[in-house]
Amino acid sequence: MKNKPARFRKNLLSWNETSNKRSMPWKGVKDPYKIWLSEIILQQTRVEQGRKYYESFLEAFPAIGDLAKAGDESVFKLWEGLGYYNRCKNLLKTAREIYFEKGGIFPDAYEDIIQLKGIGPYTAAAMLSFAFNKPYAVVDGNVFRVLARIYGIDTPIDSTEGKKYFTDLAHQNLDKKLPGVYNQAIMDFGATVCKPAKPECNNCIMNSFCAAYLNGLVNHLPVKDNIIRKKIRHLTWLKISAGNKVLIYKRTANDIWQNLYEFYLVEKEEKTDWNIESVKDFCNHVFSMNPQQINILPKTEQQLTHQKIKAQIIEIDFTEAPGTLHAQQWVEEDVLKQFAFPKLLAAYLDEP
DNA sequence: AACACGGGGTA
DNA sequence: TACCCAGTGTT
Repeated sequence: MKNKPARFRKNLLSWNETSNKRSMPWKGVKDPYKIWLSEIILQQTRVEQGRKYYESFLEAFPAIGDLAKAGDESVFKLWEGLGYYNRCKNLLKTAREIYFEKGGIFPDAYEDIIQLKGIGPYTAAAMLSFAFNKPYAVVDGNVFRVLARIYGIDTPIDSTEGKKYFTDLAHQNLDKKLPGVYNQAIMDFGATVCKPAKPECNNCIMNSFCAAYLNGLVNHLPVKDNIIRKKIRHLTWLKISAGNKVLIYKRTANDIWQNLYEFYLVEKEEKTDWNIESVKDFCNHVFSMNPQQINILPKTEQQLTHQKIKAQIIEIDFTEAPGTLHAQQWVEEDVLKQFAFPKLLAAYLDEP
């Protein structure tokens, strides 16, 4: 009787050869640049959501030098809508570091690769196994779930102890001769068979030795003890125009949507019901100027992981730029779409 | 160790 | 609504 890691490994690779139908453009690719790009895009992002971004990035920047030499705004524009924009900032930083300081060559040692911005333990292991065929086990959401169930581990996966435990377990299970194939297979298995909800236990080739299945714990594993608190924010964006120019600001604060653009923002603690009179009063009070025209759009909402955004856009036309206004950048209406905006504003620009 | 960071899919 | 997704960086 083989030990459990060996049994799991054998079954996983067998499933991979006979039943794994998952197809992705970066699968089997060895080019470190493409592996890296795909892994950054896929952090906390579903494969189906990331796929088109991978294609468009590769089309715009076929090699790392193309990305390294690109301007910030054009890269953020390509990233627009994908979320977690810090990834984009770090993508650029690392591309430039590799291209301009390391001769365009990705490091292939864990200690070197982990130091690059945007690359943590998961991405480092992915690059080392996929691009360099080195025996590092990836530990992502799929791996936590599969191993927690197969081995019946209830240590919280978001605890320090849990991360260490599952990393060690993942390494014990890894096929050291085929690390890339194994890593790809366990993630595909987690995504298509050992799914978070309604896993395919009845058709699972592991069910004869899966601790969670045998003990009726499938829906209780893995354990996560992180509690997310959501706060509500009330945002009003004043789209201020003067002539054919529109006022925009780049978000720089340590907050959501950093490095993206927005209109003049008014944030309040409580919900506000704007009307023509209150907008006029606001303009006269804050800008010392009477608006020529006001258009109050319907309220909209967006759910983020830690925040619920209640937003409203108000279009305001002035005959000329208010002198008292702290202006950052006036741009022509028809070049607005060259800038990257948060989803809510991008949707407005697409469908005003 | 705890928390923030987006947008979309699923139940 | 609540949870999750090829996680990482900051405090």
